[in-house]
Amino acid sequence: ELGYRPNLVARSLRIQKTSTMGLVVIGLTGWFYSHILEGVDGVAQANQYGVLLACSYGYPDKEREIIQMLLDKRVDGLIVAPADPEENRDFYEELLALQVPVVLIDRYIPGLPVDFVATNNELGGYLATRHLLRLGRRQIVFVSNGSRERRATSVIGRFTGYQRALAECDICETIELGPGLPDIVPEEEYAYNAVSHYLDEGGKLDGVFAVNDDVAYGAIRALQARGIRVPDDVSVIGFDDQDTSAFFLPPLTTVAQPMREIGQRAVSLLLERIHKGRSAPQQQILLAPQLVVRQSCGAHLWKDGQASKL
Amino acid sequence: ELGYRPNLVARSLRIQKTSTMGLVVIGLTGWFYSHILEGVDGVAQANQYGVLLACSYGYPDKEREIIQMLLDKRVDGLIVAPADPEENRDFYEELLALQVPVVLIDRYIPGLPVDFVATNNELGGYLATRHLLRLGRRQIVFVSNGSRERRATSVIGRFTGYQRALAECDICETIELGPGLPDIVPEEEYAYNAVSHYLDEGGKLDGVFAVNDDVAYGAIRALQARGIRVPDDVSVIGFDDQDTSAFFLPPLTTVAQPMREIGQRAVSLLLERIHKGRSAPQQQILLAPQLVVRQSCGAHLWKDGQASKL
DNA sequence: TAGGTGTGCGAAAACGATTACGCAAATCGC
DNA sequence: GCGATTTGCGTAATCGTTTTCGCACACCTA
Repeated sequence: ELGYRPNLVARSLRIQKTSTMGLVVIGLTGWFYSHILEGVDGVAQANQYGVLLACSYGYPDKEREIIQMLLDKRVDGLIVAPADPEENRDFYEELLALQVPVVLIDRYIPGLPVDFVATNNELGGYLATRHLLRLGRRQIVFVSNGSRERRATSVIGRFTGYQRALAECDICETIELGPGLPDIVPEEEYAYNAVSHYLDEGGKLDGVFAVNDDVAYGAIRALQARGIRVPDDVSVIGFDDQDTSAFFLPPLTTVAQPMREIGQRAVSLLLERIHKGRSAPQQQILLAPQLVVRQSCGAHLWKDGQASKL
Repeated sequence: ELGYRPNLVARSLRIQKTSTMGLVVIGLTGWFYSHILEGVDGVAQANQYGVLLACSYGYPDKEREIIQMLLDKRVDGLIVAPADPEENRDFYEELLALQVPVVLIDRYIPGLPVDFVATNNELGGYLATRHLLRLGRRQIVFVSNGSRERRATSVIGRFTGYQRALAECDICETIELGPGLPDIVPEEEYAYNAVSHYLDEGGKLDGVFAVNDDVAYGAIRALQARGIRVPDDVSVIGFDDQDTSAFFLPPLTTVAQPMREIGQRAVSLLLERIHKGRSAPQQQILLAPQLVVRQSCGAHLWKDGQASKL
């Protein structure tokens, strides 16, 4: 061997394939997308694919710009977590018409015939809320993580699940904390403010369903700051199951989602779509979330079987 | 406009530039690299550069493989957090000899004449330990996050700073928790085990310098599980300043590092190197860490000025 | 041995841009 | 108005592969 290495740029030009996929996400810093990334990277590497990463920071126009750039670089396909469910709808329709292989993750665009993989958020929201309900909680509030995020189908799904569980107990009133407050990073702080504000206005509650674990942390501290005990006085449940949550005080009950698997399945799906073209039927994969019970809801204090009787 | 878009692959082939940089990191899931990523992405986007991301998962051979792949794809330059300070030394020397623009981040390879940007970890370790010392702690242990990570120059730097601070108080004995234990993810658990093990063996301590915040969480819970109060009985300080740390119980004192800036500076440096070639002098940028005092060390209990008298 | 088939290798076209070049036209100066 | 310079535009070469094609040579069979 004389150390010859083929020039993949030239090859790409010739065969019209780059062995590269574009990955566009909303943010890089959260627990969720970090793990997605690892899943994507793993399967991509295994298939000798490169991953061109770019972040939209939640801006639909930046998202379009990024995708255009990726397309100019002639990626073979795209994995994207769309910033908004509506804003770029026609843009994506064009993309599909142009036969660009695309798979959406985490968030979808209603009615768009496109491959998609995410957690079953509706089920997750239902499971979380039902857990609270079974523990006897009846005034359960939903805490989100900012008004912009609130439009995401993942958040909407969790909220819908929350509603359904409530409805099963003939509770029609839903209470949502957060809307109207200025969007703040970090999310813990946003949640802290949302809960504090609600309490200061005389709001009542005995359960909290937080849209993610970080939000749960903020909510719990806000409660505690007012002398409200968790889980004695109010139960709180999160979403995501960050590693940290097991070491939080109280250890956080939450619903885990298989993030790495989302990333992996997304790549597999994309690769399939790239090879089979438009012919294969669309696949909408919803992965099952899992309730992980720790101590922030109080279930651990119950005698065996007592909870399930409710 | 007829919707014409130039084919960047063809252009790349012609002008021998891809406007793409390779980014290889050890892991994607941690707080640290997530933020690095955002910094890199931001500046790269601003300069119309693409980012080809790949993760070495800490394996030096995978790292070489990845870099080879990126080079085959003809990236204009490389930003890499090397998995090991020695293993790939000759590999990197070859790379430099081949005039490949490279900038190392977070971890360096001793003696290698290459651009580099990271936090001043030695200073960070010194600051952290001195804080503990000023609070009157004298039996301060160092808790790391796994035997493989322990070789990283970033960790070594923190340890060296810890040593220096100790030496200033004429303490020569350093105590390190962790080595010998099986590497476990998550890090919180590893730290929990390390501290538990030490305590079970009859080890004494009144201060903990954790190599990062996650490790601090695990350490604190291990302490508390044995009835040891934080910060009353022992002070613990972390590293990184994750958003969550402010909401931990007790709120974690820690040393913050400018992660996003590391990513940003790395890209700027790389771009500079790409344009100026080998001519420009190497730059080794060390960013200043910052002590953020919360409650896990007990400094907040002191009267004003009392601490500084020590 | 002749005809057909298979193998192998070198030459050439293609991918889609950039860029250097040459020639024609237009502008300028005297 | 004429020579000289500038401008503009179309043609061709280049980047490094892949791929097709044709041709020569070897091999097999009748």
